[in-house]
Amino acid sequence: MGIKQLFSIIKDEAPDSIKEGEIKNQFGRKVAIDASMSIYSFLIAVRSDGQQLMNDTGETTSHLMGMFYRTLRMVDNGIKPLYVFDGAPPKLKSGELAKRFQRKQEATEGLEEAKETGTAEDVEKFSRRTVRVTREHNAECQRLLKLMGIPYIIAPTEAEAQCAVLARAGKVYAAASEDMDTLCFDTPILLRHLTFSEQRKEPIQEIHLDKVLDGLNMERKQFIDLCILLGCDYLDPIPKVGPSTALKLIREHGSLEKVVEAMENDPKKKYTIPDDWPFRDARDLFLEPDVRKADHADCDFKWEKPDMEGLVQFLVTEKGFSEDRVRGAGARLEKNMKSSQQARLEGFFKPLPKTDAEKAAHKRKLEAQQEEKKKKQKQDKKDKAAAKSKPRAAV
DNA sequence: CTCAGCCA
DNA sequence: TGGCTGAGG
Repeated sequence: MGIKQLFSIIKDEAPDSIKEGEIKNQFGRKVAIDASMSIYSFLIAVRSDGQQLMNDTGETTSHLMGMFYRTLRMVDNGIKPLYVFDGAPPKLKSGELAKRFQRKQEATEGLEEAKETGTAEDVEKFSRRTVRVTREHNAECQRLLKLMGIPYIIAPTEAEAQCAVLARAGKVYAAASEDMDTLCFDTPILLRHLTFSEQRKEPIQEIHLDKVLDGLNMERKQFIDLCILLGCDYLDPIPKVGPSTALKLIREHGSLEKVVEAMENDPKKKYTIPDDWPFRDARDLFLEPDVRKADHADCDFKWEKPDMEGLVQFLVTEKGFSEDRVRGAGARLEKNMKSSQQARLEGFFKPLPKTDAEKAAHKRKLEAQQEEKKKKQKQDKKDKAAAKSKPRAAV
């Protein structure tokens, strides 16, 4: 899902916008996470012999397993996660949802057939395709987070849009998502691979939107138009338009209105725009999504001590988890809670200069950093100009 | 997906 | 230590 090929475009056109690092660099930071998307991936990935994990009454526990341990691991690394749940889908998305629904039905039929005739792998493949996040999955994860002392919010519509608003307002450092769509919602920073970096040997990517726009030489609106042209969740893609064509078209014409006009007036009819292609609506969803404002009372987030007995009751008594593991995890959670509070009290994150001499030294350091930055920018510009003179996006 | 335990 | 494998529910 998400916007195909956007990452490779950004990598080519705005390499400075991507910083790679380890999870340690994120210590002390708050990050917003799309909860429903996480739950979906847990339901798919947390399995044993191709089946979701279940307690002895047959209730699925994959989502709780995934969320419990992943959250714990982030907290272990000094990260303060904030989960954002999807609300109602926006209207326009209903088309996309209907299509998914249809695929799901087809997959269900395929599953029945596979059970009759196919191999075990076929059955497994089909059962993964039918995965859906239910109201119950969401409710159970919310209950879990409450017991863990981790804050969450239910977005009016799309979680990604809400994550972006919170990041933009400084309530969190960044939105953490694998989905590049989040940039369209105006998050200043997007963190990718936040969790699977430690286990696999992949770095965390920090993508800075301002530098993305600089590198592409585009306004935010043009960037959104580019993303829509690349194929977002809301609209069908235009056949034969891939990343390089999309980029070329937006640079040449400057807006989707002009791109569409040019396509329609093209005597050779090289591109066929789908019949129902409300790109203005899609753009509006990115520009003005239905979100809770960051100064709303719902956005007053607190990271609190876990409720150990509550966790044992829920995960052990009701869901059949191992008591040793749950208590061990709960203890880690509690310990990290304390140490991060301690670090805050000691000014660990923001050591402010106190004496005049320190202030002066601090100022010099900042100036030196600025100077360094300017130099680097100059050099980068030179490099780019030398590499190729790119056509500028029309305004 | 993440953990725990094992082994080089 | 760190990479690998099986279990977790």
